[in-house]
Amino acid sequence: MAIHKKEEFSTTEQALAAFAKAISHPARIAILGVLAQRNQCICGEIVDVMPLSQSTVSQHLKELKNAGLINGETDGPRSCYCINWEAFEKFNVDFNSLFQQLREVNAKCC
Amino acid sequence: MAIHKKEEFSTTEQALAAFAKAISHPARIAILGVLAQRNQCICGEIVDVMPLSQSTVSQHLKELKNAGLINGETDGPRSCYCINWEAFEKFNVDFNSLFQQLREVNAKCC
DNA sequence: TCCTTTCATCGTATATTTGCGATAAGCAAT
DNA sequence: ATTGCTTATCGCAAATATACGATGAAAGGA
Repeated sequence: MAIHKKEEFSTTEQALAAFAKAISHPARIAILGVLAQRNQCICGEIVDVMPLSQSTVSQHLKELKNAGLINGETDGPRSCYCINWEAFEKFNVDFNSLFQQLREVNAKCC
Repeated sequence: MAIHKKEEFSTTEQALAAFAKAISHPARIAILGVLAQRNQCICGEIVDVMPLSQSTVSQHLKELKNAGLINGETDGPRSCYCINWEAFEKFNVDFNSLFQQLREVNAKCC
């Protein structure tokens, strides 16, 4: 394809898409579920409950952190992660402002 | 990587991830925005307001349809598409059941 | 000092996504 | 029948994503 055209869309569209991409893999959904249940936890606990290798889990954590969905700080030899709830709130607001306003107005059309 | 491990996660996690993947591209967010504004419209109208070729738009529409986010029926030489609001409602429910329950319980941790 | 534990990163292999031009398929009107 | 319009699909090229083993890095304890 040579050239990606993502930058030709609005910043809101790009931000929504970036958030969605961050949660577009079951492993990352599962990681977020674990973090939501325990409020926070270290990397090793996540690896234990996941059918993936340590390096793969670490990569998924990195992507979630890059997307701003989780916070993390390395604490000696351990790394502690937790969910960034503000980011989820922002996603909900943007998502709803795009779609929810029209939700009951529209009947099925085709 | 050789083997994908998506099937090792729960069906809810897979469904959420599949929905997120469908909206993980700005072009598809933009297409959904156009459909939400006009309630329904034909493929050509979408191509007109999009910085992408007809074949690329058609491919994005196909992915949205495969994911169940839009309905479409070909109507003579035209194709009419509209948003499947039930799918969005289901996504909202699943998404909130995963995360919203804990939203105000948790303070920032790290 | 050396070992152990914990986690991140590098390198690599494979799969999937993205994008477009070209072509086909379907229908309406001439 | 032929032409024109609209949309889907095919085939290709390039970029990204997914996954893992191996290797580093950082800190604590023997």
